Amino acid sequence: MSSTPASTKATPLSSVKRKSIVYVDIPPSPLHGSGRMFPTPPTSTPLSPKALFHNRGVIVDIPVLMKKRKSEDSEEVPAKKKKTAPKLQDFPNGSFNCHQCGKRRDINVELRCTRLFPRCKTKYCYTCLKNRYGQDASEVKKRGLPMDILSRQINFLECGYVWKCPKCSDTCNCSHCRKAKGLEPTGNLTLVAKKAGNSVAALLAQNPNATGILPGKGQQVVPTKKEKVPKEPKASSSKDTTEPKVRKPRKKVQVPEPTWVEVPTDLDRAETEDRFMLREFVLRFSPIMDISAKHLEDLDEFDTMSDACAKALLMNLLGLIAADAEPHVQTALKRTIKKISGGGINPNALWTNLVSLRDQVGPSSLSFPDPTPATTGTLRTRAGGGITQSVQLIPVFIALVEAAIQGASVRAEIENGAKDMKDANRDYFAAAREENERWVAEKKELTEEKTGKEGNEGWDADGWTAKYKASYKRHKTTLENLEHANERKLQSNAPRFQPLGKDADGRIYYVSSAHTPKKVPAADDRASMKKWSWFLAVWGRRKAEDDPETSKAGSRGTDSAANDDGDEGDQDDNEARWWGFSDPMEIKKLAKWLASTSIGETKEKDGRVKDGKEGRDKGHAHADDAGGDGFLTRASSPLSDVSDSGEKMDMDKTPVDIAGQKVSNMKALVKALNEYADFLQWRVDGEGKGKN
DNA sequence: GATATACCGATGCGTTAAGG
DNA sequence: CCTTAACGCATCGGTATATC
Repeated sequence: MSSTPASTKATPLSSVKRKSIVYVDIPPSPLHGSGRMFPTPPTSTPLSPKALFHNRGVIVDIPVLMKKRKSEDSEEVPAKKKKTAPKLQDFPNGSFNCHQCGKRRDINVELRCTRLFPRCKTKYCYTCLKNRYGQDASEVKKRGLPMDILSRQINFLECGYVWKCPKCSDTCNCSHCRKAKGLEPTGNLTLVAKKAGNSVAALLAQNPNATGILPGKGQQVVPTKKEKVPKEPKASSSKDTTEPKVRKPRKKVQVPEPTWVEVPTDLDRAETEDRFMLREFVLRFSPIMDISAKHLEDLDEFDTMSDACAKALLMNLLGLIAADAEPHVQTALKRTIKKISGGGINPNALWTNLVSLRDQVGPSSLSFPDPTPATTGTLRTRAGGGITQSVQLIPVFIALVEAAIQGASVRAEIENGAKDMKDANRDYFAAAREENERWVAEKKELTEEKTGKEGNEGWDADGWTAKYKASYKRHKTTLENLEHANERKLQSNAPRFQPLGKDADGRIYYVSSAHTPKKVPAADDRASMKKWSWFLAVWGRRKAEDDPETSKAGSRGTDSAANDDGDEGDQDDNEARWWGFSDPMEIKKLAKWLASTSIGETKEKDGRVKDGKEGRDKGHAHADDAGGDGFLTRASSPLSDVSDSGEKMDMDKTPVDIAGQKVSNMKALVKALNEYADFLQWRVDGEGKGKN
């Protein structure tokens, strides 16, 4: 343990006193305790409310606690007991550590910062807020959520209030924050503040260097009466008899479940995958197609498709097929493209042209299915029948995509993409290295500036710290911009589309690659989850499937507070559907939750996990992926690979291997989710432009 | 692997109120 | 009124854990 200077120097009076103190473990009865007796709770004393936090964590409403007298102790308590910090079990409601005082407090007196960007997790206890900042935490909670926040930021719902902590406001006066700013800790300024009828923060506002009583600094308050005479230390010190300390195991943090928000869509998994595939194809091969930015953005919305977009898409797909088709097919295709180009945007007219084309070239040269039936309107769709909505043509477009990827043009573009990706990666690493070198030099310069002038008369410590922080932030922002720009480049050249992965409960995670948007959608626009490239989509049941292999993790989620929204009849309601996460912070929360519910359990269930490289991030294709078979197709859909990743393990693998692979896959998914959250945040922030 | 943060026990000194 | 007991507030330093 620490051998503080205080422990080695001559023991002062209070130390002697403390060492002779007999501590009694009092049961949590309202009639017995270690506090003092207040027959009628005095209103003048500032201590009584604070008694709520002490008495070894036992919360007592009225301090009717009997003061222990020496005579009583000598009779009742034969053994000495050291005073210890409140234990976890002393907080049945849960507990937290106050950023200001560092003490464990009951969760009921917690006020946590709700700042999102960057996410702040700092918590303060009511007492510290009152004493140090003059803030009334219960008032903050009473205020609740402003309506605009309520409607847009679902993650505030968890707290039920909005509050920016002193740390985020740069007004924190705790010892750590003061020292971080190069200032002395304030010491016990609360006493001074109370006498002045003020808060510590108010005192510091008047005098930033104001300090109170500091521990270990000797007599700091002039005694009002007579001098205290230090007594001789007693012969036996409690230190002499202390046994080797056994550190108690750290608290296991309960990871909160993210908020599951249903995506407002009627599309099933296959239909959505079609839309993902179509969008990814168009985005990937836009360099050899003629698709406007407007139409690229239209493709974000999976439930609809504008007629103009459908027309442009059809002409481009036919053009791609024509480029590598046999002469007679090519002629027919070109004629059809011309007819479509000169015609209107009516989807029924598009379909009529396609049927006519198929009749000309024959199904062996070009085949596609009939459109899907209309979801609205009364027309029953048959080949050549009525098409009321362009969205009905999606299966036709998918068939045309499959035809297009057989062509030499698309394959050449894939090869080009592979080369581009390698170049992009090389450029990225070179730029990142250059930036890191630049930062090392700048850091050195700043440090030298400090060591040269620190302690001098006119040295501005605060100014230097601010300068250092600003430089560091610039460095991090530059690196972040480089990384995300490269990520976008890699995505845009990825030869195939595949989901991020699958979790232990069978849910499949999808994200779209991103094109440069004209305008970042507003938060509520993204939260509405109509634009699929602006959120993480998850297909599956919210709760675990009945599979005993996976039910454990999911059922825990079911019991969590986050799920406690009174949705009865969940058994029937637990169908697979689309869930969406549009808030990067919620995605991070999801990743953390997945890591806690799946990885740990797999380890426990399947045995020790072997060391080894983590599974590769499936969501981010790398240069060495390029040159593969081509774009996603039904037959070669990597979805099947993902879906079966848990079950299709090699038969000759040992349970440990399988456990290792499962954990590895989960780690890869968690990593990919965190990376996507960062990337999405970067896009939302205007791709680094909005940062300082 | 380095750094930051969380957590915890030890310690100093002032305040409060019961009891002699 | 003085002494004593029991806190209350705050810092420090070490270690575990999380994050970069």
